[in-house]
Amino acid sequence: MLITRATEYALLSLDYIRKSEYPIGAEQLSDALNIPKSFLAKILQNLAKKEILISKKGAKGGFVLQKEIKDVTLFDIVAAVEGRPAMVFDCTQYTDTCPNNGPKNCTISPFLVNFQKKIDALLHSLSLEDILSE
Amino acid sequence: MLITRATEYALLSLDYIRKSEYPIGAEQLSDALNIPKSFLAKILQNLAKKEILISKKGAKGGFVLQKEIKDVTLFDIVAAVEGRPAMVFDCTQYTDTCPNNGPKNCTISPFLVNFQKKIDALLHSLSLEDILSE
DNA sequence: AGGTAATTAGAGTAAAATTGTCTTAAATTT
DNA sequence: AAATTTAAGACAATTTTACTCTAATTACCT
Ligand code: SF4
Ligand code: SF4
Repeated sequence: MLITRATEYALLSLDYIRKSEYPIGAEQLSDALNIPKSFLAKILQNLAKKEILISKKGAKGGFVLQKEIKDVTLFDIVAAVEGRPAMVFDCTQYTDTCPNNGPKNCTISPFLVNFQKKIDALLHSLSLEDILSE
Repeated sequence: MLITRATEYALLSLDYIRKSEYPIGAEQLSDALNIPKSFLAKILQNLAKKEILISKKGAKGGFVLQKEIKDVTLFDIVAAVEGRPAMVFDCTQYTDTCPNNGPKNCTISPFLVNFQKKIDALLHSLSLEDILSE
């Protein structure tokens, strides 16, 4: 699963937010889209930290898009929400159980690198504009 | 993570198997590649069920490639090993918690379908030959 | 035919990631 | 100051991944 529930919620939220002139609060979004409030709040926080959303605290606060939708890519959204870029396969987390003791003499490692590049390119090529107008 | 540990083990095994004239047993593979034996056995079983490997029981048995490496795609391997095709995001398993009560009036569903098609095309375009010669 | 080497099948366990909750603090508006 | 709303972090539940074990079956080989 390249896209998780968190990313799904992020995309649905971003679509809702972009249609509003005013900031949208986490609770309002949660009600409108039927997404668990606390979970959604975390997701929105992450989007704000990565400069995709602007967050405004206090009464009448909420979230607003920080960039134009053509300038936000799926790559950025997934990276923000998931806390790390979307990975095809992460060798680095298997250093202690790697059958080949590192990618140096691994027969499939070159492929994995290449494949990752293709996925990255695909994710970079898809802007929020593309996503929400399909 | 589009590729799991099971698929990694499958690819490493397929590379090992294709280099041998004789059938390779699960235990031999497990020793050679340092992969947990029982786990690997399951993976090989799945590859055999999906007609990627031929399995030969009894003494001097083991696994042999069933097709030429150019005729096995990454799509098939992942589907065989994982038990289902690689999915970008599976709406169908969220029927009871879908914020939009089904893809009919979902703003991102069209994109998801489109994105899935691109991933499928990519997975279909990569043969074992491509993978192991990179 | 009998013994052994291997796969097959399926239940079951352990570890890790995802998904979701709660509570408290901080900031902003009115 | 009071009300509203985000921020942060610890925590719990659920699901998926990773892996194990045992028993059964099949085929080779002498
Ligand atoms: S074996 Fe190859 S793919 Fe698997 S972890 Fe080691 S390097 Fe990465
Ligand atoms: S909301 Fe859209 S994407 Fe999320 S589950 Fe329902 S249909 Fe699929």
